[in-house]
This record gives sequence, structure tokens and C-alpha cells, in this order.
Amino acid sequence: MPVPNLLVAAALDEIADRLEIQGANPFRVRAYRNAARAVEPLADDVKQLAERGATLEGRPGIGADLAGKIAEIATTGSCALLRELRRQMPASITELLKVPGLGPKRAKALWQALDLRSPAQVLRAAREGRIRAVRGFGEPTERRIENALAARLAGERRFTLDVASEFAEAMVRVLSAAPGAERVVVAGSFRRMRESVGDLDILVTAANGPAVVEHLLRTADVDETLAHGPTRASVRLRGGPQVDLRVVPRASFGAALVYFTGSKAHNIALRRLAQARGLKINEYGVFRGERRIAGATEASVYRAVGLPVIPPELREDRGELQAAREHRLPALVALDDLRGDLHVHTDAGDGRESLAAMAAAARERGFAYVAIADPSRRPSMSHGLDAAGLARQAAAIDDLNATFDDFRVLRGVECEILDDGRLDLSDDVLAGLDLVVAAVHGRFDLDRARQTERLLRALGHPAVRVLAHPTGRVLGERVPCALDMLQVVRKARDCGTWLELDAHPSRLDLDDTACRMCRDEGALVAVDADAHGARDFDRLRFGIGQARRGWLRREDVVNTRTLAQLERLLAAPAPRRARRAPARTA
DNA sequence: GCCGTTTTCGGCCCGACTGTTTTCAGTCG
Repeated sequence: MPVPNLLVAAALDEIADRLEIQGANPFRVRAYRNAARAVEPLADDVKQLAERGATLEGRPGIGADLAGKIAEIATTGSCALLRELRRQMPASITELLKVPGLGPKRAKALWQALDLRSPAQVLRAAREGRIRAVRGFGEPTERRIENALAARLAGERRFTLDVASEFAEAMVRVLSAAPGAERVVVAGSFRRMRESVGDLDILVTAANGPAVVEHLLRTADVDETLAHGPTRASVRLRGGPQVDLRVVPRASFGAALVYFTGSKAHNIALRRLAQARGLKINEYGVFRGERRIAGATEASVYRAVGLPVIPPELREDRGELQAAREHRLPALVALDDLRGDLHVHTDAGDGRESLAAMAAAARERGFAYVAIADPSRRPSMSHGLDAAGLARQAAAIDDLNATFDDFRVLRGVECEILDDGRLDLSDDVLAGLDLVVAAVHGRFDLDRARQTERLLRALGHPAVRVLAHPTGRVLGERVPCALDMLQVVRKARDCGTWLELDAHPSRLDLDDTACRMCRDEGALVAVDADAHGARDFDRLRFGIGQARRGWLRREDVVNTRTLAQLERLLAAPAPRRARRAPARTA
């Protein structure tokens, strides 16, 4: 995603925050938020569009006014309205909105009554007992704000999908044992397979809601109860995420699952669609007047508004409702579609297990091939392979392949891309391999132009087939490098090089937006485990989750090909390795 | 601020929980 688009979206969100504090028409506020969400995922750089004189006017939710403001922000970094709003209220006041329990009204009250302008100031005031004196606040509220802030300033936690799934599975076990619990499903962003989750939303069907809520509150893993009522509860798990529980009767399961899976934006769009048909959707069902006409299953809810079920990974209000209406929802790639993995490590490099063990693990999974891609020997990589090491490994692979008739190990390498885009192995060494994976492991700090140039050059190398984890991001640790992803994707397509979606739950790189861009531009994606041990293949489900969020179909993912198809692709001249025709989804 | 198979004006998704209030606003998901 081009960085300027993110900056424009941030400015629009800031306008919305400040208008909200000001007490502006809530629908006007929403218009700015919707515009921010519309700008974020655009493949095209809004700044470049503006400089070409192109406008976003006419896109959903963007009229003449917003299109003009977006262009102004994209080219100048700000706009007159934002400058005026900043003049009217403190710079850091929008920070207060991030404090749980503080919305626009209370943030404004604290600012005007006590001149509090930052979370740190609010925390100090709460500890001094000054907040309870403000009209609209009381001692319990003050305590809640203090606790929330103390936790937040200590470091806000999001959880990668592997960690989240451990907590999720534990909670499903706990809640399944609750009295009267029938179905227990993890919904929310976890079900949508977002790259990280901040909390777990769990739906339970049961006739007796309070009994299930009580059961959760008594669970040993619960560290703190944030809220609870007869049908819902919010708790924080010891060392883990917040859990939001919702209990509904069996007949409402489908409607509740839609509601609780979200996203919020998807739900709003869906309810608006229902409204246009004279229907009302809530978590209990679909209603025409007083009469309930659907809600037991998700399918019944979508059917009521004339749509097929939309896969959870697509429910982000990024065009899925329109696609569903026009019967062009993609048939999304599934875990079972994978036929191999193109990025596997062994103990000859930095892996933990032998070549034979990794091949056996892949075969057990039903794979037809793996490509071994241990790192090349760069200065920082003590376990890397040089030309001699690769030759020894190639011989071992040949011997192993001789024992298979239904499986093949490809001779590969994870070759380092140097600062200037050259590779750190010679062309003749690379030419002797079946498949070269190229990757960056350092100098993530290059500016956007140089980083892009570096990757474009590597992509253009005739031996390179896969660009591994293209942005180098590590969730919660390292931001993605500055990159013109659109250029990278187009270059990959033109060279017949495949872009990797590394399924490591801390990487998930490419992300969903980049996957969507690959599909739209006609570049192929390789979903790889980057396995360093046999069990690491389990993480492919997270990679497939991202791929599905990026609207990828089986044909968009190269390692869904059979061994014979893959071998043909590897042997083909560059343009043939690309997908035939780009598929525009937007 | 956007938008139109009810509308160019008057709508804009919906409900649970909390706390402060004295009948409901604010916040959240």
C-alpha cells in the first residue's frame, strides 16, 4: 500500500476525530471515516492521481467535496479544514480518543474542565482523583479510565494468529463445558483471519445466557472482568487477550455469527442493504416489521438480502457485497489446494531438521514437491551455504529423489539480495539450481526509491523465480520497508517471477492488500511456510487465510500446481510463467 | 458529507452495558 495513501487516510481520520469532539453531525463524521477507509487500500497512489489531475469523485462515499480535500491533502499534506480544526483544539487531543472509555464527549469534557490534553495527563488526574469531580464522571469511571490507561501505557498488545489460536482453542474448551452450552464458535477478526487480533470474540448458543456468562467469569484463566450482563461479558485473560463473549438462543445463531464476525464496516453495509429492502438485521435475526424471517444460519441471513454467503475473510466492505450481488465472488484458494512448498530450510542451513525429515513431513501432508531454500552465505549468516555447500546439498537431494516416484525435492537456495539489488551467489552457481528464492534480510532502511530499485533489479535476474517475504516486516517488531509495491508486482508479473506470501504468523508478508494487488495485476503468489522444522508446515493455514483475505483463487497461487505443471512453468520462458490475463476485481 | 426502485431533502445500522441520572447519554463492538 503506498505510504501517501496511509497519510491521507490518517488526515481524514484526524478530521473525523476533531469534528466528533467538536460535536459535529455524526453522519458528516462518518463520511470522513468512510473516505479514509476508501483511500487506504487503493492500489494507485493518491498523490500521483492528484498530480495527474485524476479524481476520486464518484467512488462510493466520495463526492466532490471529499475528492477535493483528498487531492489537497495528497499534494500538500494537509487541508484548510484540518488546519482550522487544529487551531481550535489542542494538538494531542485526538490521543484521548484512544483511551478505552473515553469518547469524543468525555474527551472534550476533560479538556475543557481540567485542560487535559494527553493520555499521560489524564492518568495523572485520575490518580489524583480530579476526574470524578467533572460533570458526567464518577469514581467508578475514573477508576476504569485509570486502569485502562495504566495497561495501555504499559504496552498495548496485539496477538499473532498462532498465539491467538492457542487462547481461542483453550476458551472453546472452557465454554463448551459451560452448563447448557450448545455451539461455541470463535468469530470476530480471528475468524476473518486478520493478520493479528486484539481480542477474541466468542459466540455461544444456549437457552440460559447468565449460566454461560457465570461459567466464564469463574474460569481460572480470567484475570479481570471488564463488563458483564445476562447475554454478554468482556474479560481479560491472564497473559492473554481480551475475550468478548456473547450468548444467543439457537434460533439466532446465524444472525449472531454474522454480527459477531464483522467486520463492523461489512455489517453496516449489510444492514444498509437490508434497510433498502424494508428489512432490519440485528444479532437475533432478519426482520420484516415485527416478523422474523431468517437468522438460524448465516446462509439464511445473506439469502434474505438476496446474496450468497460471503466467506468471512472477505467481510471487510472492500467490494465483497457488490461482488456477491453480481455473482462474481471469487472461489477462494483453500489449504487443501496446496501441492507443495517452495521455501523450506534444513539443518544444512539454519533449519532444525534434516533434508530427509523435511521431505518426509511434506510427503505426509500430501505434498508432491518441496523446494529446499537454505540461506546463501552472507556476512551475517553463519549457517549459510556457499557454492561448495550447495553442491553437496544438491548431491544429497539427487540421492533422496532417487528413492521417490511420486515426490520431488527441488534444489534451491534462499539467495541474499545485496544493497544494490545484485545477488550474493554467482550466476553460474544460480543457473545450476532448480529454483532460486531471493530475499532481503538487511538494509530495510533504504528510502522508497532505492529499496524499490533494489527489488526490481533482483526480480529481473534471470535465475530468480521467487521473491521471499517482500517487505521484510515482522509484526510488532519491524515495519515493512518503504516500497512501491505496485511497481514490484508489475515487474514480477512481467518477469514471470512469483511473489511469496510467507505464512510465518509474525510475517504474513505479502499482506492481504498486496495479495489483492497481485491478483488484479496478474502476478502469481507462492504461499510458503518458510519451514525450519517439520511442524512449521502447520502455519500454512495462516498464509492461506491472508491469501483468501486478498481474494486469491487457486489459480492465483503457484504452489497449487501439480508437480508436472510446476516443472513446465519452471522450464518455460519468462512471459509464459506469468498468469495469462490480469483479473481486475475492483 | 453523501445519496436516491420511497427521496434533490431528509434520511444515514443496531443493540448491550455502564454509570450517572432521575429517564438516558456515552461508549463499544
